[in-house]
Amino acid sequence: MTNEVKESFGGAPGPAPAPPPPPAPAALAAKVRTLAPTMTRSMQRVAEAVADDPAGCAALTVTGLAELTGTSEATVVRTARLLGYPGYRDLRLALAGLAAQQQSGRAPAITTDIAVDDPIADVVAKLAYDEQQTLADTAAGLDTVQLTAAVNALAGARRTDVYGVGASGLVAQDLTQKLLRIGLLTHAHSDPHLAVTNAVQLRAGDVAIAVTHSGSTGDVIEPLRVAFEHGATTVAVTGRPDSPVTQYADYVLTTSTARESELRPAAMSSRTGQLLVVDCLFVGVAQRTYEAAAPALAASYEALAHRHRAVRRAP
Amino acid sequence: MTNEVKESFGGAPGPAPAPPPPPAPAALAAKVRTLAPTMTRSMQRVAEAVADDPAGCAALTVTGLAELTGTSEATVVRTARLLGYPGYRDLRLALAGLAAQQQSGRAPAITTDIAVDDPIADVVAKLAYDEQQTLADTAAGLDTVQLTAAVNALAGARRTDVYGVGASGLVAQDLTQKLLRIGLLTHAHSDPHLAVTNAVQLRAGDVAIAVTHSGSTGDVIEPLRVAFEHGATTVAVTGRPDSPVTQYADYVLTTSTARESELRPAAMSSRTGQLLVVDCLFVGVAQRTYEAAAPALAASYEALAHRHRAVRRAP
DNA sequence: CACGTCATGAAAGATATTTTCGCCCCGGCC
DNA sequence: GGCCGGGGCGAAAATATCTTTCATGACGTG
Repeated sequence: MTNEVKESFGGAPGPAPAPPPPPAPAALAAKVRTLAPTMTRSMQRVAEAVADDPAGCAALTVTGLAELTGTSEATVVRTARLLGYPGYRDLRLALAGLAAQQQSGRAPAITTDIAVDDPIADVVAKLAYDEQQTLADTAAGLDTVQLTAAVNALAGARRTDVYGVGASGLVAQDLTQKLLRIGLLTHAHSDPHLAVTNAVQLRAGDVAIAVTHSGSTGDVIEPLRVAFEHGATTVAVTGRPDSPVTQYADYVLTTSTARESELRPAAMSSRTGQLLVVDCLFVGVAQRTYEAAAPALAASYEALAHRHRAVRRAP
Repeated sequence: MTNEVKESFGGAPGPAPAPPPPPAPAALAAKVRTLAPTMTRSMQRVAEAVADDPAGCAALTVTGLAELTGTSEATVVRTARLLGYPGYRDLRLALAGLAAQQQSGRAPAITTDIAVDDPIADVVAKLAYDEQQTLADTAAGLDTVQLTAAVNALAGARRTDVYGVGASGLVAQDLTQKLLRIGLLTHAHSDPHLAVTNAVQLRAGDVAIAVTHSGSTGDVIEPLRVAFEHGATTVAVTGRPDSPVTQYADYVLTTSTARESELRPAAMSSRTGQLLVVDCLFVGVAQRTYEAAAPALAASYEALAHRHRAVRRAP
């Protein structure tokens, strides 16, 4: 049951009643000022209260607002009508919307750096904003040709090695976990010695992936070089497309670098972009090998199910 | 982002009438996704309608929404309650606010699921959009009170253990790496046996953190329970605030759940939110312990520099 | 197959909003 | 100065809307 305006004018009961000026969405303050002269004293008090603190008034019932302004419910409703709404209920709704708008309007300066004395809410907002930015930048900057090539290499690889140390090591492991799930023979290496030892085994048709933000992490470059020289297809996931690691990479996938600062170390922002790239690789491979990947994914869900306790509903 | 309920009545200004968590302001879509699993079928229909068209639903009464979704008024109210509002009236208000926000904001930019035959460029765009969404939702839904409490506990902890297996294990390691960098005695456990063995050592003043998307991973719950019973301060980072793991958690940090699908496993979307939470914890602690953290961070940079200058070799 | 549990909607009960109605203040007119 | 018409205004009735209770039936379990 929709809220019908139930005022039929004595004159012609027109077929289409009238789509009268739809209630003001946000131009409320203006309307209040415009109509103020037309209003009676009590109504002005109500209008003022409403324009003054939309959020607060939105939380009040007719009775509440009437008390607050020292008037009666009837007056409040009359004011709402004058402002162009069918009744108080709708004014209240508009009020809530207005409040939400002006609240979202004043962003907590999330563009600035994180400071030592930032309240935790700002920290959350800034970090989230930053990582979102990193994602957008990385997505925009990804070379789909290189990405496609890398995916194809992975999809047809006999085995795949992924190198990464430190924070990038976790990204390497993430990729490895995912690829293993869809049946690709993959191994992540964070021990430089073992990495090199294993890289020697690689040959044409195999794939080696190096994950390094700086692109100059020796521990990661070295195994990639070995793999490269042994004929494997090599991929670099780095934030620096001009860095040493790209010398030995057939394909380079560039991640965006958000600004970093004292409280926001490199590991934090680079990781987000790297993970996006890794996800793209995974999905790309899953698409290419769908016949095999789909059942494999389903199977891995199945296998995990029994390690999860039944989720209870509210006690 | 805190939406204060401000009821000021001329009458008795109660001492502290409502300390419970204020209703969500704009984090509604997030909440719907987070809580969807807990909902019954009918409630899900209501929640879906609400998340789908906030503006439209805001214009409906309880009865109207009940009819639209083919359910009853009672169910609609129950859903509103579950979403954290005192009743339908307040949900409606929030809905109006949300509608106003997204109208003033950018386009909804809804994306479809990733398909097997999507070109790689679409995959990149969709993944990036999805992860951005997850970040926004998680940030909006994070309880800053719990977060602050968790940060304080960490900052003063004698030692900290972090539990996580599978993809969440990587998140646990990420947090551990970061906290170690600023001098906190932290250890990540992915081996359930060792985790429990170590949890026994914890006592009051220590902190244990469990990272699990489902919240029902026994291998992670068990060590947290042990830590909890030994008096340690326990924190759960989970996408399911009603799951078993929260039984043993002093503080619960909820991550948002983006929709998942065959080609987009849970591990992918949950990880993004978890990492944001982890980053927030890290920065929070770094702020609190700035005196000690700043030099520690600088020192770790210094230590790494050596490994970057190295390797330089012509092919 | 019997039983308990739980989701669900119908209807009763409680609130909030809208309408009605008449008081009362104000100013003009006799 | 007193009488009369016109509104502004609020109290309370009337209505719409929201909330709670309760009985029912579906579903899964033992």
